[in-house]
Amino acid sequence: MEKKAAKSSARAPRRTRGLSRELIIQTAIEILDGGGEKALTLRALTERLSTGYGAIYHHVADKGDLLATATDSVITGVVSGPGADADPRAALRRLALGLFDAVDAHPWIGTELSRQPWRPVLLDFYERIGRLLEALDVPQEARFDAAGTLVNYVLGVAAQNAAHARLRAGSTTDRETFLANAATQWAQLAPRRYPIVHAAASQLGEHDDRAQFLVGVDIFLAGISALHRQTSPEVLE
Amino acid sequence: MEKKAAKSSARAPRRTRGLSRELIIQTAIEILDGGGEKALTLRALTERLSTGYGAIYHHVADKGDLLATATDSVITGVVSGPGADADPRAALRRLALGLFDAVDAHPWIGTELSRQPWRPVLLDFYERIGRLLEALDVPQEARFDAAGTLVNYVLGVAAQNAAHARLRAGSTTDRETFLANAATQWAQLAPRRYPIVHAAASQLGEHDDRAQFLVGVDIFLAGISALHRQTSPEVLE
DNA sequence: ACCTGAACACCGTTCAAGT
DNA sequence: ACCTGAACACCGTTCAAGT
Repeated sequence: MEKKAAKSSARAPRRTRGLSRELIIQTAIEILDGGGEKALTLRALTERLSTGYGAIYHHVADKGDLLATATDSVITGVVSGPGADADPRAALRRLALGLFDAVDAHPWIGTELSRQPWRPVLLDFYERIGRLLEALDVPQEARFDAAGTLVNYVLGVAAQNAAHARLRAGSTTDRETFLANAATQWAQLAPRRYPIVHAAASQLGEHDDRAQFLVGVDIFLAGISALHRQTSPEVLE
Repeated sequence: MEKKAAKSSARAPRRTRGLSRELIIQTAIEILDGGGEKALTLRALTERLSTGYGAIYHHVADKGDLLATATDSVITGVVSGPGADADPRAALRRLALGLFDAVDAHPWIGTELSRQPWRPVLLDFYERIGRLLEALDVPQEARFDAAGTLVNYVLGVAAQNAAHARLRAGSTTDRETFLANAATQWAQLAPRRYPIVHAAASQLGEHDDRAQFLVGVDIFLAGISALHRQTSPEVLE
């Protein structure tokens, strides 16, 4: 209640009258990065831009539009990222990792991508994956399903990362103690009923989300090659 | 708006005074199944149960607790589903498919599972997957990552299904016309820029979510065998 | 054309008061 | 112990009124 009075005298908004859709979206991204999805309210946005609601709704349809466009803005940089690798496998890993890192830097896009998985930006993503699968000689009929599988996996990880970020933002505990808590909690599970999870608890300490994500990508890549190999009957063992 | 007046006279609530946590959660599930996540408001719940807010908050911590417990209630039936198959692969497919079908029947759990992927019910899920991977001779070190990969994939699909259901609930168009619209939209994309997606448009008509999901599971299973077969990882970067 | 901000129609949640 | 429902503190969104 008292925080807005202080800022109006402290640093006057230089922007004289130039409100634009681009400025609104960039400001929304700043708020989202700073305080998470919960922090982006129309009220916070009007204060930050020192304007009224109508001004925002004049450039943006509604909050959904705002969230979607902000996500597009972040993702675009990833999809149109570095050029083609020599090895399609390496390119696929790089592409997936680019999205992973983007979600890691802006966890809120994980939620948004899961909410609207048919956005045009993801079409670009599909397209690039499809081409790389083509380069890997995945037959045309299987390409669509294979690309979808990989996208679903990436989006699943993205949503989980967003959930973890949300959880960590809620409590004051940092990442290390959070993992430690989970580990002790898992270790306390009945070993008879949860032998696997119980055994995994010890690994949780040195757990690396990014590395695990890459392992998953490699599993799918290996599976896709196997799938493609099946078309011509060829026994391997 | 007019539907609540009819029912109060049609069938009087037999429950004289027996409000319980279980009844609240089951009623919440009914509302969620009937009208989606948007339909579950505390107000709707009090009306349906013909009670006050305090009564509900006496049995349930908050709305998050309600949503989480409702999801648990639905998932529990899936995880403790049919017994062990002879073939671990078949068992894994069955387990994954069980979750897929549960999300298909109750799309709102897809959102909730993505929001809270560390729920105890998912630990049971992890445990069963881990044991089946063990049966498939996946080495102990790789088991944790492999199980995580599969869960992430399944959750990714779950979130997407929930998103699609939400989209379909919003508009009046049914599934067929929705797919047809998407197909024509994809077909209109510039073939030069989107050759893969453009080509995939024709396949969209006969698209089967459930079948595609299973293809993904099979890709994963094939990848697991390949992973397990190669003891030394390949060099990259 | 672009902006302002009071007002509206909702939320989830609380809490003094009842039985 | 269990329930009631007015009231509170928020939301996103609208819209008559200003420039």
